[in-house]
Amino acid sequence: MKSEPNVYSIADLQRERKTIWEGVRNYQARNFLKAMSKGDLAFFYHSNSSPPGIAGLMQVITPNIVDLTQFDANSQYYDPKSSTESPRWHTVAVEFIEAFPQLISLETLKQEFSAEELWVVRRGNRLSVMPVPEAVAKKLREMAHA
DNA sequence: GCCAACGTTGGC
DNA sequence: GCCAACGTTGGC
Repeated sequence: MKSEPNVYSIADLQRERKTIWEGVRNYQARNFLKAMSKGDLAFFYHSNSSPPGIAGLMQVITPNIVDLTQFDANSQYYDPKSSTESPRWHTVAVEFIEAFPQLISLETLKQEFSAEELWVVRRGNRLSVMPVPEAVAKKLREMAHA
């Protein structure tokens, strides 16, 4: 799951312990959010930063939450085409697990994984939420503590 | 700041 | 339904 650290970083999550992952406004990303279950692990990716990369680990504590910012006309995430009767955007609540001692940079990710294994290394990739195969996730957790 | 990638919008 | 224009993402 991607976030720009100047907007919301792993340090912010560490301080707050948990957060509702608001503001995803892309249908494919939303569908991946909808597919999440309580207890699922998720990597926290810092995008638009230098260097970009995986900054830590978190866990889904509440699946399938309606993203209330879609109804808030003052929010940058407001969606006038959505309605409370039929909300368009759902998300999850996540809890902090750890900030990696050292960020796993995008450069390293590109060296270690193919575009098929880890979508974030795909050129032109703009999805903000994407699945990570279990074997890749396992290796990433090992790399984080190597 | 540039620009490739790509999703969305809206005219037709 | 097509597709050009436009806006956003995000690496570099």
